[in-house]
Amino acid sequence: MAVLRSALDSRPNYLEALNLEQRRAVEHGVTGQDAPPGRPLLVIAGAGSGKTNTLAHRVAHLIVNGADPRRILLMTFSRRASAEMARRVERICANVLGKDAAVMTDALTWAGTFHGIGARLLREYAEQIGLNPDFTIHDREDSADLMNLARHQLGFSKTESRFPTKGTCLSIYSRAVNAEQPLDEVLLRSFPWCAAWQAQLRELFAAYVEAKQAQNVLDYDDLLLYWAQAVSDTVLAQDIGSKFDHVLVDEYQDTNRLQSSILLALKPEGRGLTVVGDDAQAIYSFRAATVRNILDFPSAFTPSADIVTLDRNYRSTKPILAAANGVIDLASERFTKNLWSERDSAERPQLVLVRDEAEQANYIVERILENREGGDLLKQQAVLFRTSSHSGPLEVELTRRNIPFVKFGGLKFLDSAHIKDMLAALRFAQNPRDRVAGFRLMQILPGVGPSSAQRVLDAMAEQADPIACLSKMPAPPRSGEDWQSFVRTMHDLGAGQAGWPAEVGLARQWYEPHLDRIHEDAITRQADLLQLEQIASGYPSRERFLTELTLDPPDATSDQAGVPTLDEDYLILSTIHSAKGQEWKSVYVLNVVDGCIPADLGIGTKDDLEEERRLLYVAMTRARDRLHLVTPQRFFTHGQNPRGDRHVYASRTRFIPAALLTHFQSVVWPSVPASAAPGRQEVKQVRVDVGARMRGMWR
DNA sequence: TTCCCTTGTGTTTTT
DNA sequence: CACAAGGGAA
Repeated sequence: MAVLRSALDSRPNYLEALNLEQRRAVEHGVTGQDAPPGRPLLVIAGAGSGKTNTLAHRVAHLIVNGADPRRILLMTFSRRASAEMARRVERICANVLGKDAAVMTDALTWAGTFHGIGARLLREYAEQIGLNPDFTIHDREDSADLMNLARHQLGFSKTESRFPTKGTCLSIYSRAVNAEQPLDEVLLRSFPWCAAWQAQLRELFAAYVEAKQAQNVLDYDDLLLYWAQAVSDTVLAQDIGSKFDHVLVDEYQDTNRLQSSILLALKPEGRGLTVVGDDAQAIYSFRAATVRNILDFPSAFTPSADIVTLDRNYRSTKPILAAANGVIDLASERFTKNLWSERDSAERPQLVLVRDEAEQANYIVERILENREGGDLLKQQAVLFRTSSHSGPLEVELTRRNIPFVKFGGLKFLDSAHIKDMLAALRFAQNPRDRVAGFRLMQILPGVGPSSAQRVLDAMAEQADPIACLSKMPAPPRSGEDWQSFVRTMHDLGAGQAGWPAEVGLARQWYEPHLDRIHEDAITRQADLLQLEQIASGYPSRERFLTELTLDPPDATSDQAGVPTLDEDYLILSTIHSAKGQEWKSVYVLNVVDGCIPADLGIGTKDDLEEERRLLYVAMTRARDRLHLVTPQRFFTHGQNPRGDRHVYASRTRFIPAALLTHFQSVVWPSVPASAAPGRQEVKQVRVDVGARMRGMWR
């Protein structure tokens, strides 16, 4: 610590750039060198109020004042956010401590998501809670598949009236777990159309839980649930809690009951506890997140936690903020104050009326190119939308015009069948009791269907050494040589002879012939497999690879093969959910119409509707300088031939009623009146476009 | 038992 | 359109 002390004397005052409130948040409870952690702190941080920066400064300030970075637990909403936080902490520390900073911040080892930290702690404490530390983790699809297996086994797929689908069953189960709510209440409040199945669902969930345990797999919810169960034991709670002097949680408005109970069990007195959030940006209640966590936080302690509010917005111009405030002002319940900004601008946000989604795409492309001419990189512009599929027509247009883009949210690299097949092979090698992996793999083989796979897996489940059992099993009829090569590959992978990451190549060699047989477009898919191999080589072991890929899947897809390299310029497309915490110079929001925002599925209850309103608020507050809300008048309906004309008319979102229109500049696009501009059909009648030919001569 | 084809239904957002 | 479930041929 001597290094630190001498550095302190000559430190640049890194706190000076902060405003008074930010500074209070940073310095709260930090009384000096090696002082004990202070009282609990709640920071209410509005959009663009420098929240990330403030939290990073707080962490840096703790470290500079002698806190041991290995004993700081920093929980963020996503891995991306935690990487960004670590980067900023390091930069601040580097200013103060010079070269030694890297050593300190590399030691910030307990930074990650609740789920990621949970997985790590559970492996460490596995023996003490009767868990096999070699567990593998199911993502949502795997969990749904396992739920489906149980659903079939119990005969619920053949009921008179239709039983809820696997996905719905999993959602119900997940909500009960995460909200810490009994099943009947969950059904009544969130899934009323499934209430009649309560008894069967209970039976199904019991079977699902047993299956997970027999197979040594955990789902996402288990990472929190087991952690919460572990710390409900006072001895374990003390043990785990005492590993950390400081616990900081970002995006606290989007945590659920289970997460808050973990937090309170770790730090019952609240010493060293800091949570940061903004109730106006709560958008994850579908995942059982509850704003009560923020509201109840202060009074969970005696004396109650201190509160600091950051309401100065540094991001957006005044007109943008005025419009966003106008939207959120209409919320039925508000706890935080409106934001204010000092960034003047004459430009109001634009509310753009276009004919349909094709025109919407044209409008956006035109504005984006115009901005780029004006010096804004594509990367400084983003297109946001409620639902991943909303960007479809735009993606087509961007591809046609050769504008590179990266899309966040929606379908993932990992969701494609061939990638899941490969991962199943690796996961089955890691954990041969994982039936979802085995079931999937075996059915890849020709001549092997559900019942053969089931029979083999049943036999394997009985044995102490499942892989040895697999080798001895008679091959299912008509599977022939393919069965032998499967068994051999699994045996070799399980024995770990090839080593990591070479064994990914081994799995690929086994899989490629099947890929060619199953998929028409095997060539493009092969490129993905190579990319997966590339990704795998970045991880130290199979276990780490599987765990981290499941908890933090690469979240972007793009029009090019693979994600563009960092120095390239590309446009950002993102769901509003995935845009959380980010900002861009120009923001375009698609489909700001009733039925999209709010989604027509999201207007069931009043609470659902309020969340949709906050969603629009989050989208609007991402913009720094320019904001465009686009409203197509009509939408072509799906499920008709490409030339079909069936469409529905949409109207402006109910979240921007007439009274708020003064905050916007209303634009009709294209701007030329219909009578003066040639319509599409008239263009066809122009025989020779002389002007275009003349221009073409000089290109 | 597997596999392919038909018919009917529901359908966001993510760790 | 994408998925679940059932029918029928190999």
